[in-house]
Amino acid sequence: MDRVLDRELKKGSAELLILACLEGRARHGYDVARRIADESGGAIRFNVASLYGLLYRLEARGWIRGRWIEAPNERRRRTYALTPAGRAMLAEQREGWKLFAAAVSRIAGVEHG
Amino acid sequence: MDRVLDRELKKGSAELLILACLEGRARHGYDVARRIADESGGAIRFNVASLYGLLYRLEARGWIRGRWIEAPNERRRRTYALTPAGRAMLAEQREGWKLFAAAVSRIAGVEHG
DNA sequence: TGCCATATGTGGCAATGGTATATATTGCAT
DNA sequence: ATGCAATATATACCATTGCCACATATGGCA
Repeated sequence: MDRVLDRELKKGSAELLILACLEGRARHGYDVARRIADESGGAIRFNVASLYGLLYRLEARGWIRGRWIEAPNERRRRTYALTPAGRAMLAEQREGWKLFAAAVSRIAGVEHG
Repeated sequence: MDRVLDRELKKGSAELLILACLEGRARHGYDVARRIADESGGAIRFNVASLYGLLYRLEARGWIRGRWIEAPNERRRRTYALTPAGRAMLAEQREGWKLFAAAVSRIAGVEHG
């Protein structure tokens, strides 16, 4: 998953992955990056720098909302939570992904996928 | 499948779709575009102009080879066939797609996918 | 003390597929 | 016959995407 081509596969699915990551509860950027890498077994790994850019984009679109968490003796963090619009978008993107993945798998002749 | 976001999903999978389309036999650009749209039930649709660009790219990389077909009383066409390198790349991209699709579906919480 | 993982941020970049536009031919309907 | 849609290829420019290099700062551990 580290070839040039695979990099392109990520385009468009990054938002879905992040939104899905935030579905359960709010998380900060670094955590999202780590979770995506972990949950995918290392198959999908975003550059942290890319991650922040993505988060800003999602926030600008009103799908997530950031909040600074500053506790004493703790590193400052900005956690992001899904907004209602973000939840709707997540559902929409899930549906889109399902259709898309099924179509690609079918044409590519990949079983189940 | 006509939202802005879905457009981005296509990036990276276009090559796999085209290579898979040419696996059975050589086809010309317009035909490839039509087949992808048809086989996906209209879910995935490439702009013909994009398709030609993609074909040139694949040819430049040595994965497909174009050949002008000029028969009397027929429109001139350029058909593309997989090269051995293209066949190898198709196999590689299939594998990459399988891993990627499984990972995304898992994180996104989409069943089977 | 030094180093690494954590945590966020910015600026510039390469690659992708889209869009607009152009040209030409075939076939079909009016 | 005429006009229009579908077929078929081609090119130039464009918006968007995630990557990369780099910068800053803190917490934990040896």
